[in-house]
Amino acid sequence: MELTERKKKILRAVVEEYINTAEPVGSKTVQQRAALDCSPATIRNELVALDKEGYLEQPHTSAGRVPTAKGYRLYVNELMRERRLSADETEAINEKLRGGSHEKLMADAGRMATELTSYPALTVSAAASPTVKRFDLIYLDPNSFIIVLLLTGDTVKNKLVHLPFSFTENTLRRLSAVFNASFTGLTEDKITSDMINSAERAVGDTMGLTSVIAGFVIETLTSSGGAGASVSGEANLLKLPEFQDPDKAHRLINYLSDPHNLSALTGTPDFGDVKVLIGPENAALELRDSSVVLASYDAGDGMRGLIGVVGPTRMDYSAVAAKLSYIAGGLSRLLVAGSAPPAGFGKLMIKGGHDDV
Amino acid sequence: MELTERKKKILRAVVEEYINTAEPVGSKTVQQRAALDCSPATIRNELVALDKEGYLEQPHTSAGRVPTAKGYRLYVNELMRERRLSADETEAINEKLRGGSHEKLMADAGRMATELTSYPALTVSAAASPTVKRFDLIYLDPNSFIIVLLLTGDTVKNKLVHLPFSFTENTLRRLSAVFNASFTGLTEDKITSDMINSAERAVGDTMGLTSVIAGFVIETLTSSGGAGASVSGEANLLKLPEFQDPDKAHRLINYLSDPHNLSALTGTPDFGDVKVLIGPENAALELRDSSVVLASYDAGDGMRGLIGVVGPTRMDYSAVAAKLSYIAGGLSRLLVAGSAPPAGFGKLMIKGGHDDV
DNA sequence: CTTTAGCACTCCTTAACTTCGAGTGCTAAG
DNA sequence: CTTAGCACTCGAAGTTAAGGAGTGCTAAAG
Repeated sequence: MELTERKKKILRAVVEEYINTAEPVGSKTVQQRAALDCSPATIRNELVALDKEGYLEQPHTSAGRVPTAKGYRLYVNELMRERRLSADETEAINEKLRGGSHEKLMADAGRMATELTSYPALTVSAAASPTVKRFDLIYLDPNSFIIVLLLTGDTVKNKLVHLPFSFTENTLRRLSAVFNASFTGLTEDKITSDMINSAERAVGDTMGLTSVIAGFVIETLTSSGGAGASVSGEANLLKLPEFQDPDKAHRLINYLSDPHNLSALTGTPDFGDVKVLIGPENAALELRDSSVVLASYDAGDGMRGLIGVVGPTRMDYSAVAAKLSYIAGGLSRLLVAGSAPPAGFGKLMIKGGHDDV
Repeated sequence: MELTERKKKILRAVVEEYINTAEPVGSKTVQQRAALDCSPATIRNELVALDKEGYLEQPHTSAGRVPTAKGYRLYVNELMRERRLSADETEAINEKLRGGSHEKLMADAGRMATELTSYPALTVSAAASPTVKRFDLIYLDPNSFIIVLLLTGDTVKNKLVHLPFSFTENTLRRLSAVFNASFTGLTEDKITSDMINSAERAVGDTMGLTSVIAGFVIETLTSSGGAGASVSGEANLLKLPEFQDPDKAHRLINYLSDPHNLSALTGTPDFGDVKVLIGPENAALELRDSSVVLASYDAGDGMRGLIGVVGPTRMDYSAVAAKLSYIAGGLSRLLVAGSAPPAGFGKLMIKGGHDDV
């Protein structure tokens, strides 16, 4: 059943007022805020109706109204006015987001999101099963070499290997050729022991070099798969009135500090650009009385990432959504185009003294 | 002036009791705990003396005593009994700390420290101005290549570069040779524009490739220099009675979340194995009523690292010190020997299905 | 049928006051 | 120097009272 125009206005007023003050909203305040030409008594009648329909609730009899999850949901879906970013804001974002590796960009974007919303920000780089695009072994000395893997998404991974026995540069070259031939383009689950054994035979490797390298490949593919989740700005929660109880804050911060939990958020379906999960809509118990706003971005090469914030259900959804959306857009642009010349190109400067990072 | 034996016993009893309970300690409790054969009244007299000498203080008249920073200091320097780790504890640490890159080890060690002490842990990899040991360029296609730097400390850094114009594999080979010849073994501040210009001339590079590469070298050296500080387990603070005030907790967590602040701790002088900074002994205002315990480890190649925890001044210093010291020792062993065969060597296993990280 | 003024009522918040008890400092005797 | 005894202090916790914002209901007016 569709709400009347007036009820919508009232609901919007309650939500927006509550977002600002974190205090239950009374009929008189609504009247002022919504600029309706009817008396508080009339509004009270409407409030009772909204209450019955489940959009609002009272912390206790004789207190003002507070939006329920259902109320916020309606607000987000229909009532919220689109928020435009100010020039200052977009500029600040553009300023901060200037290339670098995917990891660095994610970290910068997270900090940015925290700064702009003053809520903890989380970043997750989604698990589009990566494969190795290219494979190199750099010979250092008879006992050590570096493995360099170029993955889809243009991520480069490396590892320095020391071994207790020696080998020749030539062996490495052969290994490199074999791996490039047979291990590129495969997701982790496609790599079998048979393949490794036959590679071993092909090189004539009797020392187990092949398995060391294959081990690193597998480790890298699995870890870059589910990986890349982090949070920043958790401390901001403590300033919010809803987290004055240290125990409550502790539970949430603790939950957020486990990357495993963050990755789980990737699972939630993605409708369009920005996704809003309000209170009990969250699967995780720890998030049940908080809200999560997520924006996804394209990281190129079929990879997706997520940037979002966690805050109280009382959250300025439209502002947060706008900011995250803009940041996500920026990330997509930087990562998917990718071919922007690296910073410092052509205008290299050498710093005189030593200065801070 | 040296304290009498009895006063020392009493001070120790007060400190240890306060560490356990976080409540001011009264004369009666001391009597029981220190197993002294004198009456509470006698102990009261002694407490007054210790109070006058600045080792103890009262939150208010007619409350028990609480150690001052001076009291803790004496306790740590002279009164504390050495704490041995249990077999379970050493085993847990050995279990968790098993190779990997320096970064991964640091992260593991930090998590370990948090887990064992239930205080936030911090890790700092100290800034022994790194240099490039070796230099490689991997040609991918006419517009892109990978830079691979092997730094002192056996850290490997890389970057994928896309350029808007093309170059040949041969050019890269020449560049690589020039950089290996002239940029290895130099700290960041030794690299001048002149050097870059002459390198450019030596290769006959007219496209600015040289400066792109030099830019990455400089960026890497500066960032690996001051870098590598992180915290884990901040949320644990919230469980402590001294951080029930969200504001207080917020200030500290916020302070810790800036890596810059952590790096500053490296500056403090290092006496021996473990370093204890009690309350006001800390330079930073935000740490003035907390304590920091730091253990340093040798990361090989002249690099040092720090692992530590932050907690209330009321902290079980001997247990914390023992744990950190053991972890630091483990890190040194793993990093300085370095040549342990990589995990999975010889006994490579392929996992059947897909499982979580 | 909707709107509105009036009014009794609910229930949270705050502050002031009480009680309770752990712990003290002091005194005087052992 | 030690110790028992005792009055005193002061925070913690509980109780009560006042204040006030906001409600729901009723009844009259539009």
